[in-house]
Amino acid sequence: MEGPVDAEIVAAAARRFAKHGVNGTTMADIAEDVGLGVSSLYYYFRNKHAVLERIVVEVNEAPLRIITDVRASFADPAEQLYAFIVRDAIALCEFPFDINEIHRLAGEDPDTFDRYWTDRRRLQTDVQRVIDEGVASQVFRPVDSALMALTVLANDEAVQNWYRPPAVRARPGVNQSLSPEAIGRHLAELTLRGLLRNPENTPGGRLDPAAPGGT
Amino acid sequence: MEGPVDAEIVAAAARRFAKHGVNGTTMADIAEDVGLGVSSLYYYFRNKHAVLERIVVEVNEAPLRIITDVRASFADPAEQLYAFIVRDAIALCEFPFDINEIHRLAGEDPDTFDRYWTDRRRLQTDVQRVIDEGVASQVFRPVDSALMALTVLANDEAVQNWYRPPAVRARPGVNQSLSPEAIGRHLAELTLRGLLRNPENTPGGRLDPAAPGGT
DNA sequence: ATTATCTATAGATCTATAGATAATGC
DNA sequence: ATTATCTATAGATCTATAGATAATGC
Repeated sequence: MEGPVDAEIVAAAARRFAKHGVNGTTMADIAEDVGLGVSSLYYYFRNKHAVLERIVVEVNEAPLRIITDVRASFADPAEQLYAFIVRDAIALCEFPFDINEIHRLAGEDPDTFDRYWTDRRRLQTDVQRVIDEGVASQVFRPVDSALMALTVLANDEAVQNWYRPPAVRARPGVNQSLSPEAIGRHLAELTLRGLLRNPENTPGGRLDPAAPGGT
Repeated sequence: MEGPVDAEIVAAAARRFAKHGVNGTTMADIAEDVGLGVSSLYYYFRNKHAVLERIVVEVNEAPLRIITDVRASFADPAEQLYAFIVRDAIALCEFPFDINEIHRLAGEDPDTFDRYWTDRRRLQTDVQRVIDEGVASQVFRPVDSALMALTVLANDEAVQNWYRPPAVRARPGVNQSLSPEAIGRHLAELTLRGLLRNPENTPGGRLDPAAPGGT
């Protein structure tokens, strides 16, 4: 039931929502971006909220895929966490929408966004499990793993606050020259050093066992 | 020129803006909260944007006060940074508004929010200076101090994303029992351990040299 | 007299629908 | 015949103003 026009509408809406917020975006704005009349949007979506719902459902997909992938790819919890942080930060930098507004909207209306919170909880417990394993194997120092998981996720999302897609990035005080990967590695190194019993063991390189160093 | 009613309006608007976004808040919402008719608000503020401007100006005040204070209170960059992170995170938890939306709005309209960006740059360079001093004195490992300063500020702000004021906090997946101070100390310890040459030297306690352990 | 509030409303804007029209595929 | 788009517009909502009215302090 998902055609190419659906996807275009969702993409345009996501960009607009990120830039001007959901309530700051009109159906006319979205229609203009896709090159349709306003009423044509209602052929694909029942209303504006339905567009938002489709976006929200997709938000957790990337991080969930990443955590599953790194847990399968690496044996060492430190390498798992390092790769997760870098790749999650990169994914968030490239997100077309503002994840904090999504949080807020999903929090306003937990029933409609039920699926969002289910996914979110799974993401959190998956990250927590990595940390628990690291603590159990004495690789990480003892920490509150639930709090630590929240912190990891929140810090990844924080990167998005000052690294924005090009259109918005031309903003005072934002360093334009940094790549998402450089930022992600910086954050991952800081976190791992903060967590490891022996910070010298901070993993350096691989994000993916097959294709190292990859974007 | 600032009376008590002004302040009430700003406070009500800030709470509403945080919960529903600026565009999701009407003058009628604000008026109801302060117990006035809608048109009375226009006696105090030219328009809705003027209310927002007053809020935005105040956003950087708390962090700037904190960074200035900790730099005056401690000699050791590690202690300065530790105290800053904890106190900044606490301050942000208690912020009535969503700092990320403020960022977005200030980025949309850099001319009107000129003052915001000036303050923001000063905050960033102040934090950066603390890190530079730590690196110079070999207490911290060598890092990109500009990137590190951005990371510290962003991570403090990230705490706000999942720790929200009570009304909004009743949200799935959010641990209600954590105090802002506990969260701040967790984040500060993680950051300092990640940054120190010798993580064993992570400062533990004092947020303020006069009144230790303070909120 | 001045300060603060109210009622009433104009004007703008936005969502969503009804119903006509054009394009597409059989 | 079906799928996709358009025009036109009703109805809701929101900002901001005009101008009346009430409260306050001299």
